[in-house]
Amino acid sequence: MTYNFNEIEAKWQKYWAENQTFKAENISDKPKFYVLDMFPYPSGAGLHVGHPLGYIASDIYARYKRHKGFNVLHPQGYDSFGLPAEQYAIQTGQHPALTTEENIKTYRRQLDQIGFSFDWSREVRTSDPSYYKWTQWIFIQLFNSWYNKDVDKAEDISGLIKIFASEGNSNVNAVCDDNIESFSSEEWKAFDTVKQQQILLQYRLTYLAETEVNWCPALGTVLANDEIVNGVSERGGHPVIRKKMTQWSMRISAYAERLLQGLEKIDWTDSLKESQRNWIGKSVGASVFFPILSFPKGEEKAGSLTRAGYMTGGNNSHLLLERAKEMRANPTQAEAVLWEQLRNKNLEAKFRQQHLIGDYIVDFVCLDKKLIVEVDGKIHENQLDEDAKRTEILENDDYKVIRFSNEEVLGNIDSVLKTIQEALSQRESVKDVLRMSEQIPPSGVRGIEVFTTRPDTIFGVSFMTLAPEHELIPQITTPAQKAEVDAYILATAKRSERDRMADVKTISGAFTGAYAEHPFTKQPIPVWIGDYVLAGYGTGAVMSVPCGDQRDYDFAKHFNIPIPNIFEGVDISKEAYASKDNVVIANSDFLNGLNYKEATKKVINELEKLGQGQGKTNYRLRDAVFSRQRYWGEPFPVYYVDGMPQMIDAKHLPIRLPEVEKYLPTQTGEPPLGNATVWAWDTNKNEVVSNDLIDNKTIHPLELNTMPGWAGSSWYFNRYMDPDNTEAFASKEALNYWKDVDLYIGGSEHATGHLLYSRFWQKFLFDKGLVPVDEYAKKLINQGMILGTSAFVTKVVPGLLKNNEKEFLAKGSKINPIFISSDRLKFIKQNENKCGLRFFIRDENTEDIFKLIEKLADKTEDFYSSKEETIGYDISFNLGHGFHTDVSFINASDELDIEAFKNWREEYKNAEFITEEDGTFKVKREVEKMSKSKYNVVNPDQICVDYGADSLRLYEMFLGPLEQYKPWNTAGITGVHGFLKKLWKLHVSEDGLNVTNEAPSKEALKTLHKTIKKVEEDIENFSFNTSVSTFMIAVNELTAQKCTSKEILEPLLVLLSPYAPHIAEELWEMLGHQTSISTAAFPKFDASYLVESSKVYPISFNGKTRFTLELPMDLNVQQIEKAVMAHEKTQEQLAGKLPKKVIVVPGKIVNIVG
RNA sequence: GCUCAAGUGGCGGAAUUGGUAGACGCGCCGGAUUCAAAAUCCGGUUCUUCGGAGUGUGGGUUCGAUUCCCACCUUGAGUACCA
Repeated sequence: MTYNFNEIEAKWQKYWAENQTFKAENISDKPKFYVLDMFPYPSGAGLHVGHPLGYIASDIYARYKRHKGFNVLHPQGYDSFGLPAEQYAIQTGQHPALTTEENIKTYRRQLDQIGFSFDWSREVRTSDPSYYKWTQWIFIQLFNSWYNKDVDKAEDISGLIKIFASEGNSNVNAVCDDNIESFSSEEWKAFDTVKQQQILLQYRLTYLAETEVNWCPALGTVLANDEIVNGVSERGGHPVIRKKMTQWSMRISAYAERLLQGLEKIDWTDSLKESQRNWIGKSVGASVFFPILSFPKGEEKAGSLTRAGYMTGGNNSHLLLERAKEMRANPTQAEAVLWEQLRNKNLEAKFRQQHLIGDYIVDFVCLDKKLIVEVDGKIHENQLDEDAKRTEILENDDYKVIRFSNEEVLGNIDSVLKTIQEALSQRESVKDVLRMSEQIPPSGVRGIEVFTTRPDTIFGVSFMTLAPEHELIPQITTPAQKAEVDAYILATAKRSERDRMADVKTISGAFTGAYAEHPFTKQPIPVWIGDYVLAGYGTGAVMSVPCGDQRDYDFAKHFNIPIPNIFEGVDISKEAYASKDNVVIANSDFLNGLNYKEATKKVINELEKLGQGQGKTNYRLRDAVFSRQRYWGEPFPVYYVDGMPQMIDAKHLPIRLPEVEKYLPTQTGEPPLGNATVWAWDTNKNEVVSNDLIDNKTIHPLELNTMPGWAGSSWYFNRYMDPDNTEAFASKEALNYWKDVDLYIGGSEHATGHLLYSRFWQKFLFDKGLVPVDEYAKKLINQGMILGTSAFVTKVVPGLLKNNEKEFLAKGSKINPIFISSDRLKFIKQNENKCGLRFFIRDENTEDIFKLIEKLADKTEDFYSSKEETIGYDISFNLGHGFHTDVSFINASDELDIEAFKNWREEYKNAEFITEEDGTFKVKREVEKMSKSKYNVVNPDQICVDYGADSLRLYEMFLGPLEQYKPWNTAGITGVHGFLKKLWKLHVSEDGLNVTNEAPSKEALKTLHKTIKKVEEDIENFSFNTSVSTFMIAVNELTAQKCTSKEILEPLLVLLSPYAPHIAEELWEMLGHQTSISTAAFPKFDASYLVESSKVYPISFNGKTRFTLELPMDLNVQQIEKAVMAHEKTQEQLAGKLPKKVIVVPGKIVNIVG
C-alpha cells in the first residue's frame, strides 16, 4: 500500500463535511475557545500560496485546542461587498452579486482542498441581506446615541433631548461638533423640528456633516479616491476638484482615549499597538493665547475665528497619499518594469515612485534633479490637454517632465533608460522643490493661539514662531520688515514639506516686527516666522522655548535670540534640555522649584484664571467619513424629510440594495443608487416604493450613498457566535458564552483601518449593553508575508560603438532578441567605462556572442545604417537589465525551459539564447513580493495535486516563523513530502498495516515524549516551523529504531493531526478507530522517560569546545573535575601547563581556563 | 529625518533561562539500485593554509556571548517636523 494522498485527502474532506466534524456548539460543558481569521475579500484572482499561511496557523491552533478538550469556534466567511466586483460590473454590466458568488465558489473550493477545520455552518457574508440587516441596525443605534463625557460612555439620544428640554445645553458635557451655540430649555422648545434635528446631529455618534469629496464637473459626478489618477478622473481624464458635500461621519474621536487605554489590556503585537497609538496621536498639554501687542495699520481686518478652508490642503494631500500608496502597490506592467530599473539605482540617482508633488501624483521623480518620468497608458490619449496643462504647471516649477509610452518601456527599456540617463546628466542637482499646496491655519483674533505640551516652560519663552503660511502674518508684519518677510515666504513656498523635513539642518526664518504679550510677565515677545513650524499641525504657531526644545534652541542660536534658562542646575550652553524628567523649574515666578508635573498643573490653573489658556489634550484621530458614492455596499436605512435624515424603524429592516440599470453615477452627479427607480420610502406602508410616488408628505426619498467597506467587518466576529439569529445580531446567551475572540490571526495591513474601527464599534456596543466585553480580541498575531522568488533573464543589447568616441548606438530592436545565461556573465570582462554604459571586450569568452550578433546583423539591412556616417563604428554590445520571466518555466536548479519561454510571448518567438557549455540556460533569482506583474505567483491548487494538502500545510509552516516575511520556493516541498511518505511507511508496509501491540522500547518512549513536550511548547508559542522539524526527527528516530509499537505511533498521530490532518485521520482509522481523530485527547507528557543516567559533556578550553566526554549524571563537581583532568585529551590540550581554573556546571559543561 | 524589527552556510532556517553554533529541510557532491531516467535508499556538505577561524562591523561584560551592554553599518517595515 502506498501513500495515495489525493485519495486520502478527498476522502476525509468529504467525511468532515458530511459529519459536520467541526461544528461548534453554543451549549457545552467544555471550555470555549474562539479562533478567528481576518475576514477575507473573495477576489476573482483566487488564492496564491501566500494567502493560506495564516489560515493554516489558526487551523493548527484550533485543532490543537480540540485535542485539548475545548469547544472550539473556528468560523469563516466573506467580506463580500467591495470595489473590485463593482468595477467589474461597470465594465461588463454583470451584477456584482453574481461575480461575487462566482468568486466565493472558487475561494471555497480552494479553502476546502487545504483541509481547514472551519465550521461552515456559521458562514456569513456581508453582502447578504440577512447579515447587513444588522449592520443597518447597528448604524441606527449609533445614530440614536450621543457620547456623555461625564460618565464616559455612549447613551441614548432620548436622554439628551430630555436634558435640552429641561435645562438647555450649557451643562451638557458631550463629544460633539465644534462651535455649538448654546441655548436654554425655552429656546430649545421654541425651535422647530428641523432646527432641533440639526442640533441633535451635532451630538449623534453618526452624523451628517459637510465633508470634502472629489467632484468631477466634466462627468458631473463625485468620484471615489481610487477613481482619480494623478489628479484627474481615471475614466476620461477630466479634472477633479475638491467640493464640500454632505456625508455621514462616525464620531470615533469620542472613543480616542478609550481606544488608546484599551490597548493596554489586549495581547496584540507591539508594532500594531504602536501604529494605533500613532494614529490616535494623543498629546497632553495646554492651549495658550498670546495677544498681539501692536498691529500694523488695517488691524480691523484681523482674522476671524472660523476654520473655513483650513483643512483644504491637508485633506487633499492626505487623500492623494492614500491613492499614491495604492498605486505603488498596484503598478502597471510598464511601471513595474521601469521601477525595477530605477529603484536599483542603476542610473546612480535616487528615484521615488508615485510621489506627491503639489496636487499631483507623478509616476517617478528624482527630487534631486527635479526630473519627472511619466509612463503613459492608453488613458493618456484621452487627456492630452490635461496632461499638457499638468506638465506646464510642473515645469513652471522647475521640474522637467519626460514621458514614455507603455510600449516604449516594455519594448525597449534600454533606450528608455538611456534617455533618462541623458536627461539626468543635463540637470543641476537642486535641493529646493516647489511647495504648492496651501494650508491656512486658523488663528485667534488679535493674537496667537498655540498648543504646547510643555506649559511648565512658559517663562522660558523668548520668541514666538509662526509657520510662513500663517494667516496672521500679513496683518502683523511691520512695514520695515515686510520686504524681508515676503522674500522669506516666497523662498519657503518653493520647498516641499518633505524637503523642509529632510533638511532640518538649514535654519531659516524672518522677524515680523510684531510683538506678542507674555500672559504672565506682560513682556513683549518678538514674533518670528520660520519654516520649522508647520502650518498643517495644531494652530501653525508655537511658543518657542529655546532652553527646552532643540528646534527652538537652534533657531534662537542662529538669530541671536536670548535663551533664558529656566531649569535649575542644567547646562544649556550646548543644547536644549528637552526631557520632562528630573526637571526643576527656575526663574519662573510662581513656578520656581516645581517639577514638570506640578508646574504644568499650576500654570494651567493660572492661565485659566487669566482666561488665556486651558489644559488641552490633542488627538490626531479624526472622525471617519462613512458615506460612499458606490453601489456595491450596504444601503443606509435612512430617508429624508425636509432635508433631515430619518431612521427607518428597525422592524422593517433590512432595506435591500435596489436594482439599477447602470452602476455608474447619475448624470446629475448622484451616487449610483440615484439610478434606482424604486427607491423611496412609504411611511404608511413601511416599504420601499417607486420614486414616482415621492410626494414629500408620506413618501420620501431614500439615502443614495452606501456604507464603506469597513462597516460589515466591524462587527462580524460577534455574528459568528449566532449567525442565523433573526431577532438580534446575536443572542445574549451566545454572546455571553463565546464573549470574545481568543486568537485572531491576520495581516498587519489592517492595523489602523479595520482593527481600529472594529474596536470602536465593539466599545459602542458594549456601552449600550449589547455585548459583554469592550475588547473583542484577546490575542492577535500578524502573519508575515510569503514572498515570491522571481526569475530574471538578461538581455544582450547589440549596437555600434564609435571608434575613439564615447557613443553607443543601440540596435537591439533591429534584430531578434538575444538572451544570455546568467552564469556566463561571470566570465565576461567589462570594458573600460567609456560613457557610463558597460561594454564588453571581444575575447575567447565573448567570441560566440560577437559572432552571433554579426550573423544576425548581416541579415538586417538597416543594422549598420545611420544618419551619421557609419565609418568608424565597431560592432559591440552591452548587457541589458533583467527581465522577469514566469517562474513556471524554471526548474529547481534555476534553469530556464527555453521552449516554454519562446512560446510565452510573440516577441520572444525567434529569440536567441547564449547558454552554458552544457546547453542549459540559467536565470538570476531574486526575492520580491508575490504578484502577477512579477510572474512569480505560485498557485496552491497544483501543489495540492502534486504533493497533497498535508504537504502544503506542513511546508507553509516549515518555511519559517509565522510572523516573518519569507520567500517561497516550491522545490523545497519535497522535504516535507518525503517526511509524510516516511511516516506512512512507519505504519504501513507493502503488505498492509505493520503496527503491533508490542511493548515500546525505552528509546521509542524517549523519542515520543521528547516530541510531545516540544510540540506542545511550540504550538503554545506559535512556533510552528520548529514543530515540523521535531516531527521529522521523531520519524527519523523511530524508523531507525524500527518501531512498530501502537503505544508509540498512536499518540504520535494525535500530535501530528493539527498539522497534517488527512494522513493522521487515515492512519488513525487504519489503527482501528471508528471516530475522527479530531477530538482524541492530546498525549500527556511524562518527564520520567527523558531522565538520563549519563551526560556527554563538552570539554572546552577557554570557552572553545575541544572534545566530548561521557560521564554519569550522579557525579558531583569534584568527581567530574577529577575525571576530566585525568583524561588524556585534557593533558594533550594543556600540553603540560597547569590550568588557572576549572569551571564545572554539572549536567551542562566543563570549561578549563588556561 | 524619526520609530520599530531583522542581519547566522549556496538557500529557508534552528539553538526557549548566557553553556557542544549550523538542528531539520532544500540544493549540491559521491555511492547503491536501474538498459536509462524518475522514484527510493546510503554517505558527505560553514570556511580553512588543517594550526585554527567563524553568527553584519568594532568595542565591552563574563570562565564562557548568536544570546547581555555600547557605538556603527546594512536591509526591511511604519511614520511624515505632533511643538
